Amino acid sequence: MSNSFARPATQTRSIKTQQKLMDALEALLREKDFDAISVPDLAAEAGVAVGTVYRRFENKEALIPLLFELWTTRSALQMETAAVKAEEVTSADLRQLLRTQMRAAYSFIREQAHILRAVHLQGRLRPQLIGEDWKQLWKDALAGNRAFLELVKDRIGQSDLDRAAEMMIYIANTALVEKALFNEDGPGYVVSAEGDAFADEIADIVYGYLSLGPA
Amino acid sequence: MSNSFARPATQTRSIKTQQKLMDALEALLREKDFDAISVPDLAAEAGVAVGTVYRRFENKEALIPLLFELWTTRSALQMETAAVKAEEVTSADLRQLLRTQMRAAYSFIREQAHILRAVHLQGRLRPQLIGEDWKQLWKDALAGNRAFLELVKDRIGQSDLDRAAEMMIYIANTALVEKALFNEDGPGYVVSAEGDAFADEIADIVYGYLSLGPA
Amino acid sequence: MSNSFARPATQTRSIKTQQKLMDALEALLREKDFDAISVPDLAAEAGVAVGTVYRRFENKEALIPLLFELWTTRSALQMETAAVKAEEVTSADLRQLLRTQMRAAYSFIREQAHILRAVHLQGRLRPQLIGEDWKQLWKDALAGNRAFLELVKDRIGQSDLDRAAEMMIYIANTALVEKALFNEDGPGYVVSAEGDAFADEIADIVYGYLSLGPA
Amino acid sequence: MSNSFARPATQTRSIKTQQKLMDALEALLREKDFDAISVPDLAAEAGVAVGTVYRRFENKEALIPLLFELWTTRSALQMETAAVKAEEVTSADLRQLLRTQMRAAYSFIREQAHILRAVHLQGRLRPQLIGEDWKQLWKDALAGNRAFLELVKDRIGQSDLDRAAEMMIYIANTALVEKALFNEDGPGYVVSAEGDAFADEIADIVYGYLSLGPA
DNA sequence: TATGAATGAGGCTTCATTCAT
DNA sequence: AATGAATGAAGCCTCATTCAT
Repeated sequence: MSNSFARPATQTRSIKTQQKLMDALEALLREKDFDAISVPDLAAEAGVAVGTVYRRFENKEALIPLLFELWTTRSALQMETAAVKAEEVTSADLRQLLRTQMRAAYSFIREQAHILRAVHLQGRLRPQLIGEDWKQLWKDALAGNRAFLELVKDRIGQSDLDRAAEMMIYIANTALVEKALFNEDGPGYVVSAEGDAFADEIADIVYGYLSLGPA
Repeated sequence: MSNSFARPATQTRSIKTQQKLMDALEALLREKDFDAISVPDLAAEAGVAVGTVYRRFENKEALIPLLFELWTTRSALQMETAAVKAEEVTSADLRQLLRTQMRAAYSFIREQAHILRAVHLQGRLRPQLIGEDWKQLWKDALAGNRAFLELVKDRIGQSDLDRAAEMMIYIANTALVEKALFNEDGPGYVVSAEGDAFADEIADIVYGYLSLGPA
Repeated sequence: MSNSFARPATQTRSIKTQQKLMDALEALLREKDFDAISVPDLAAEAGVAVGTVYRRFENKEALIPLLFELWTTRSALQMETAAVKAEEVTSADLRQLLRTQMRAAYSFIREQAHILRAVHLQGRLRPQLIGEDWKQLWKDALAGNRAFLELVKDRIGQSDLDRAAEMMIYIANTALVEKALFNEDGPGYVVSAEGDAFADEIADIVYGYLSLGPA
Repeated sequence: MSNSFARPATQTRSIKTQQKLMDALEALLREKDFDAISVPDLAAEAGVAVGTVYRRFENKEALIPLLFELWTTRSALQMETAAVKAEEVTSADLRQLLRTQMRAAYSFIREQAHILRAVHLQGRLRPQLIGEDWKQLWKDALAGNRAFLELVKDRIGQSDLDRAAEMMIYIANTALVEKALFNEDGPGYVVSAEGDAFADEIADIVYGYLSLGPA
């Protein structure tokens, strides 16, 4: 379990309190950065006392693994929901299929941006806190993608499907996340396309990559 | 000028002090996050008193624009150095050319990772502090890339060169930066390729994208 | 309420702490100026931690309205205590009555000099902090004095009783306060009379003023 | 000499610098409190370097005796200017004469309020710094007033002229100064009369006091 | 002599965490 | 178990004063 710093919540009341705290945290993350949220802030938002937070969590950092868990759970659900069935893959146009997938992924990421932003930043700032759950998530994503590539291998140029699966998730994720999280006004890599058009561009990039033959 | 919060340093001694402080900051950024560096930390590393920091900089935040400037300057220099001459473009193999470029870019980013990490994080956390210099950097990069595409337009599938130039910088940057800054142990999008091999993969992705014809 | 900057103290313990802090402040004000009292000073005197001060008071300035309140409360109590009954006024010698009153007032002011000194100085230095309570105090004092003049109007020369009431409080207060607060060693308007003799002099001045006919 | 902390300024240039600093101080005192004026502030206003201030004055406190001196000098000049000649006293109406005097005094105090405010506050806060010059000023004032009373002794009720002289200066000064320095918006003893009308009221009070016979 | 950069003690304040109620 | 008052280390910053140039 990644939430090794959360105290066991056995009683019904404890579980409710823990839920209230996570809900409060999520609400506050829509407004400000994790580090800018103080424990009193959190307690107030959740409607409990400061001491109660420490009865549930060893310290403030212990919330981070739970955020990761939240993200992991929602991602897994999303992956499941968005998975295409084998028969659809066979019949569909590959480029179009990728676009549909990418739109869904982008939409999901934008909805969960507040969580992902925290996970992103804190994952970088406090790598020791994040547990290993995300590795499983990554493996699942990779496996799903690998299976997908298997279904379309005759229609693509890449021959090393493992490497291609890895690369295409990497490229799509970094591109989508950057845009969804930060590309509104901050500095960085400006791109004019927005929304579905942006997702389509990324899909095309993946499509171009898959189409590529050996060097 | 982006360093509007730095106090003017006219005397030789001031300039030396300011340099000592920036050097100290850069050294500390190799170890820890900007927010984890206290003003006493910085003063100690630079070998000056706390008050001296405040004689040079209005407050701690005033260092951030200078970090941006540092990054901007170094980037501009790198772009100039790495620019390919027109005659080389004409004669070279496009895919190979992209690989060479991407390797240079990746190498540069890895060397400057400590600065870029701070610029990245603080740019997101305090967008109001970063000035507009990066926009010029972006425009220059875009213009250079656009000129490059013009030279090779007969060899690629994309017809909207403006959009393609924008997209290829975006994708290459997000991919390279993510790997260079965070992909060592943190969570995220693992990719097995390392070093030049990784840069080559990204170059291929760009190549694939450029090769692509209309949907 | 003027203590709008004091945090609400609901629990018994909070109230005790707040009382300890106010007592400590009052004790320290007997030794030094408000601005010379640091928050650590105050905390040490009260026997609490620095952070505790900030749990009770928004910041150091928030103590000033409470000082005003203290002064206001004590003044009101004193005014009530010292008020002369109508029948006493009628029968008494006016000049003697004024002396008795002035002695009581001077004695009170000397006892509360440490508070009044802070209120005086800070009221000048930070007028925005003092609330409006003192206006009520002033109105009450004026009304009481006006009523007193009404009772003795046949025995005095002044005909505009409103103006006379205002003026006599003003003159008595500035004179008594100056002497009580500062006239021990500082520069200023030396006066040889001390204690009751001084109060009697001021009473005589008021008496002389009241006796005066039109110019 | 009261300015025992000021370094001797023998050279012409030094004297000019000292004058520039005093002028700058006076200018700044029109805007803010002495304690709110920093040495860099002062140096900037005077157009000299910080170090130069310390070449002229041992420390910041050393300015205070000079402020006293300024006040003393100007007061003495004012007293001289405003002194009434013996023949005028004899012929004039006493009440009217007092009014004229009080108007002049009040007007002077209001013009010099910025200096007097500093002298007042700092005299209270740092009594050890103020030297003894003011005592001479006081003696002169007292002597002048005593001489005046001598001239009108047949027209007043008071028999102890020494005491009366002392008291009338005290009462007039505290009343006028309080109004001139602080009575605009701060807390305190509100009085509706303004300007000359206020000065006249104070003159009347003094007149009433002088008219008074023994208790 | 003048300059202004450098110093560092000390002030105010925050907030993660502890603990008495 | 819940509460919220109390704690105190640690951060940011100011400014009177010193001292190298």
